[in-house]
Amino acid sequence: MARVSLKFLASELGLAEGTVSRALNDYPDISEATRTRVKALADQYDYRANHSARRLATGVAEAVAYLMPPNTGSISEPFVAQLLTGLGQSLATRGWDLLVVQSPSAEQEGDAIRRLASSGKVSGVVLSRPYKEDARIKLLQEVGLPFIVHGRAQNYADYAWYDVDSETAFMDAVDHLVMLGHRRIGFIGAPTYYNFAQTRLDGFRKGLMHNGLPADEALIEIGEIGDSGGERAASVLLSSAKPPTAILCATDTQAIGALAAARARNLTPGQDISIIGYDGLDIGRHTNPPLTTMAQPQAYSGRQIGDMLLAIIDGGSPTDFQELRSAELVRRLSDGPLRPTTLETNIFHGGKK
Amino acid sequence: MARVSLKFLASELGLAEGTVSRALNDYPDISEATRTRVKALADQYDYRANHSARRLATGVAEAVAYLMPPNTGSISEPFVAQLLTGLGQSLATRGWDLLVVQSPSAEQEGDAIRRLASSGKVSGVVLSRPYKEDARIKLLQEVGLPFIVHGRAQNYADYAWYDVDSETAFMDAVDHLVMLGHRRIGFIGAPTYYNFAQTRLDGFRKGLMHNGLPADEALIEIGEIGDSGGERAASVLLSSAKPPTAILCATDTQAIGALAAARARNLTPGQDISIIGYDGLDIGRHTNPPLTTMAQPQAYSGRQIGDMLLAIIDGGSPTDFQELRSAELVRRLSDGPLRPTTLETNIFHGGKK
DNA sequence: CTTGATTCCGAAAGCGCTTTCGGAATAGCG
DNA sequence: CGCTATTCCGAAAGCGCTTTCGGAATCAAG
Repeated sequence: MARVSLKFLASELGLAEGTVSRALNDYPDISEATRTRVKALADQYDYRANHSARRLATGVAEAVAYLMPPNTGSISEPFVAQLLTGLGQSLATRGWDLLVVQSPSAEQEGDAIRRLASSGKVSGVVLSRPYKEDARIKLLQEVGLPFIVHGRAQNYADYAWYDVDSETAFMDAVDHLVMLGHRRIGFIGAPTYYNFAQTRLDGFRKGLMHNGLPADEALIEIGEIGDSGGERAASVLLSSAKPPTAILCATDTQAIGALAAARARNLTPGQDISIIGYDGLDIGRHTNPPLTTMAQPQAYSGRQIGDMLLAIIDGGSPTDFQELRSAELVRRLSDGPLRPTTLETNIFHGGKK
Repeated sequence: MARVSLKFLASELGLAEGTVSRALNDYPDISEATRTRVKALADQYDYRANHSARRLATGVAEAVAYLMPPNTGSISEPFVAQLLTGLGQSLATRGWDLLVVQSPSAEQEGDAIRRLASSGKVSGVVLSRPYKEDARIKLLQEVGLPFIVHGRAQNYADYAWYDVDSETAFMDAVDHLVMLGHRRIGFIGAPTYYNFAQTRLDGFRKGLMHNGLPADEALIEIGEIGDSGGERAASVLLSSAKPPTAILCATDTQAIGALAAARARNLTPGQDISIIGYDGLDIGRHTNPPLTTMAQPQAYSGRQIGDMLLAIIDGGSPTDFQELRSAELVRRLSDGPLRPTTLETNIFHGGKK
């Protein structure tokens, strides 16, 4: 179990260290015979090159960092484990390492990135959930560290990203709701410094416009990510003078909170009010009622993101790696046709067609 | 932004590399004057020692690995992100790195560990959710890599661990249910090669015994971790000739599935049947009905585990770091007093007191 | 002023690996 | 059989840092 060194193997084989190294790394100037001889012995001793030495000599880190979104923990980050799993699988194909780095606060993320860059610990970075204007992206570009963004910032022309087209998803969701007869559609959003929040809000607005519906700002409520944020926002919306008959939520966790807020008002989601989330969280199958949601295809996203990053590190042009997937509405039980029971709906009903 | 080296700093300062290094590392044989001079310049250039070189020279990895449980992903691993966050915070106090490693399959975890050990990439490891007989623990001990287990294996005398006393929690839960009048209490467990699954089952049995209740094996159903496993197991239990009036589940996710199974049979959890989970997942607040659960104090567990591991790496004796926390029953709405409505319950009612 | 103890720094030897370079041995060719 | 290509390997120079060792300079003490 003791760590075996190249030197040991070399002396054991009666070869020079350099020769052993080249044999192990499949250099063409090593005869097939000695190559197999070397590899056999290496296997036997379960030899594993000391990573630090190797990195030092080659200058390539053979590792990639995942920047953990700040304020992680709690219900709001179910995707992290999945993403890491996928990333790890991708990196494993080369034997690379996956580092998880976080900074104590959002303000210090720049320092964390700078440190990563100047220490040479990693050859690439993946960044999740970018802000609208994301200084981290600029910084990453400045320091020249290859990276890929999981999501997009407002400006997404000149770097690599993997994202889901939530704008279209929200437009479609509005269509869906309109088709069900809804006219007063509310929106629970996340803080719009997150670009995804802005995107979804934009999609919502476009959907309204597309259906010839007025953009009523009173129907838009921004809350924190997470269930309590959604719950609070829904409470505001539902207790307004003209409450919406349907609500689109920027995240599933907010939608779950909204469900609770509706039930607390004796409204049965899916009947008295429609509530739709976004993310496609599994847990939505077990909420009360099961949550209709726009599901993003996240099963292999980690894997995919990892592969893309690797390709960039290999010298690929970042702009060649921009992938937009689309979300899909999975209907469960939290949405339904408008019921012409309330005053407002009747008014709007009357106005229709 | 270019990476600055020791050599550069040295030449800039007119000092030897070694001197600069010692100044940076607070060696006592460097005068205060040059020390501050050196540090000032280092700051100015945002100097960061090349990690690989440093590791190579010192022989200490300054990094720790988290062994991702196999088959991660999906709803069943909400704790991973939280744990990683805590671990990261702990390691950050020293500037150490956190590696996430996984193996393609459970069988290959041994290889992964061996690789970790022989490559010298990390100075310690944290292992989650051990099996009853866990070869990984033995291996870790053999290769002499410091480690801490998040959970315990059957034998837990000679290594460090951090665990929650789920056995007692389940005993208490049985007491609780008995106090509510239940006599036919079912148990949905996880595969008992996981030690936590065995522990919880043991707790359940002891609780039964403690209350003078018979141990009816027909009331015990083992299913996969996760909601669908719980759903299936609950279906079996509920469709038996003498279904239980209350069910304890080994995990919250299973309990959530059980809730669904009950509702599918038109049973209202909390009224017609009591269902209690274990973990204290936030999401339980939003299930239908909100899930009563035994909550483990996981807020700072990652932090704590990290600190313990660090202490062991520093030379502490692993057996000095064994910490057992206790879980707490948080009542929501999925449990309730026995309702004497069904035949079975009446029988048992009659038999009581 | 000499001597021994301190203080402070330079020099140099690695850590374990990769990679370039050159040369010995072998092969190919006329 | 002599000469130029090839094939294959040894030697050595780093990669960027740490750490030991010794020595010059400074200090206190006699």
